[in-house]
Amino acid sequence: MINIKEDEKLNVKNHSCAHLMAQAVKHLYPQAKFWVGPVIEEGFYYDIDLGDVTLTEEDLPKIEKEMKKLAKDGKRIYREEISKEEALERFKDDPYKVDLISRMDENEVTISCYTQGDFTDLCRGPHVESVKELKNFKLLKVSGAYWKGDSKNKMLQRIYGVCFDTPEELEAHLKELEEAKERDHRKIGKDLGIYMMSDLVGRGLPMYLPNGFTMWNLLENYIRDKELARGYLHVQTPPLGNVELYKTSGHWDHYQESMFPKMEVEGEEFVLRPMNCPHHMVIYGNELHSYRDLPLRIAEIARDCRYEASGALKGIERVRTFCQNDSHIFCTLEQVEQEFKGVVDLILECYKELGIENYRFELSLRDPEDKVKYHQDDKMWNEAEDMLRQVLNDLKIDYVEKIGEAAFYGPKLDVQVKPAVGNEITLSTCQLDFCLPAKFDLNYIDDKGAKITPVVIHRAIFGSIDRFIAYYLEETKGNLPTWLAPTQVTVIPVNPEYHDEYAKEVYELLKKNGVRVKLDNRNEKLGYRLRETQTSKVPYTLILGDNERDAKTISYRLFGQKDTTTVSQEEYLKLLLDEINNKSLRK
RNA sequence: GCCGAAAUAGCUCAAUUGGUAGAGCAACUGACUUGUAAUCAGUAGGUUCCGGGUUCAAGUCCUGGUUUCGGCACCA
Repeated sequence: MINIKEDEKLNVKNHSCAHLMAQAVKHLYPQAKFWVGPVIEEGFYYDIDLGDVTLTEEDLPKIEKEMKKLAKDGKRIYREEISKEEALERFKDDPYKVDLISRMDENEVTISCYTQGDFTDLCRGPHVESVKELKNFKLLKVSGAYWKGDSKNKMLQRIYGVCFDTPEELEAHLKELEEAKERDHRKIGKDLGIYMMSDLVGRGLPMYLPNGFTMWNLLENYIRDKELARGYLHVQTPPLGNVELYKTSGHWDHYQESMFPKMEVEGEEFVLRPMNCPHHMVIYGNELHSYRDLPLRIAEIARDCRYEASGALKGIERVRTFCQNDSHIFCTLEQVEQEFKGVVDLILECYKELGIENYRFELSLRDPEDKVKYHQDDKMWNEAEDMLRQVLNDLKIDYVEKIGEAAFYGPKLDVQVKPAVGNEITLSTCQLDFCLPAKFDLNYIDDKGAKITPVVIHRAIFGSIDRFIAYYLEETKGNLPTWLAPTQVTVIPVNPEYHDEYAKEVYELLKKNGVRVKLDNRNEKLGYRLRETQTSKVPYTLILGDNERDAKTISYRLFGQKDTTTVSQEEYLKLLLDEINNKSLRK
């Protein structure tokens, strides 16, 4: 999908379109006050205060109609540069614009405004020359949005839209949006029987069905084997813990709001585990460690519970119970760089093997101004952040820096991906921690006999298995690689009456070789059974009739292809097992 | 949590200004005996999300709640 913000020409056009929309809104709702209307990746929006009026999507065509009328009228767009004083005077009726202007420094920015017909808006520009250039637009959705993005502030109304050069491009874009809905994991998850939700069980609490749990186990085994190969040690810890555990770690102070409320039993207070770090800290502290033990990589695939805000829940991407592919690496300060590199390397290895290509790295740093969240000393932060930059540069990895996004205990590297619909999500993460081990009084004995506090790296390759499944379903459009497909092969005898025996022979052969195979010998027409195996996206369909039975061969058809290939049983088995081993994505 | 919208058979969706809740697919039964994406016929399937109200009459209107969807905020 095209990134409108990064396309210079479309950027200007969309921003101009936001002004056109504002003008139309002002005509229809004279009481409207305007905040800002920036261009985003998917188009533009404008945040508006309409007083008592609340817009719904049914109002959008009305606004579009007014926009079309204004565009047809074809007013030129004029730029004016004005003083701060004059700006304040001109926009004195709009408190939001006054707020913007009063925070501008005249010596640093040129204050400008743009006028088209009867409408003037404060703006740095640039804009198209005339509103008549704005023809191929569509208003897409309306929603609430907090003023200045702060939930303590008033909620304004945000209208989203998009604008293109030609009707064809607009049409193509709208079609893409429709298609994105088709590969939403919530739809595919339902169609393929991956998971279900139930109001009776509770919102945000997914239950994995046989097909989904097949995938789940394979992914879990996959990542566990990768970890074992790199010297991780797996543990298992309980799904809840004493509140003291989280007070010790500091999580109680920082994240209490998104933890399920504590429960009291016999005078003790417990909380459902929102993360595994504190348990792993305690495991490390179970025995005395020598510097020779380090790095110590403790890993666990563990289900955690967080009280996510109801509005944040989304399929199995954002849930209230999720299974982290978690690990904590305890190491010396000198080993941090190497270990961090190792984690990034593991991420890249898995992504390459699983065919994941559309991702980007984000380096989350502290906001030095925020002394509440980041209270450790400056030196620690600066060194840690510089080290991470250094590693990323060494590995020649492109990344963007995010100020103020770091966890309270240290900077982190996240891998961001774009789901079919909605905002970017974090798939993998690697976080430095110079804080937690000291809180648990952890240490190791160095080569001179001194007690030293180790450094911890928190990391998750699959983030959560839940979220990974969501993402992978969308990436593959449910057309899973053979190694992950819940059913890998469907065997169809052309006529069950005559070919059932041979079909069973082939079925047993595959079964014996560990293939997840189904036999469809129902009394239905071949076309009917073929359609069903195709719509359920089974990678291989074997069609066995007179020819195959007599020659002891197999005719197979790959998902999504029309042609059939006939080979011997041995050849097919080899081909299939090779593909399963390779984990390759089917194209 | 906040702003808005939606909820009808297992699934996808109909139902005029308030006036007898329907269709396709799936399921079940039977017939058909099948060569590359839907064979035919029949049967069954509903507290129209839950509660309260208006009305002679509510899937439809009002009201409280639940869940889902689109955003915002949040995301260790």
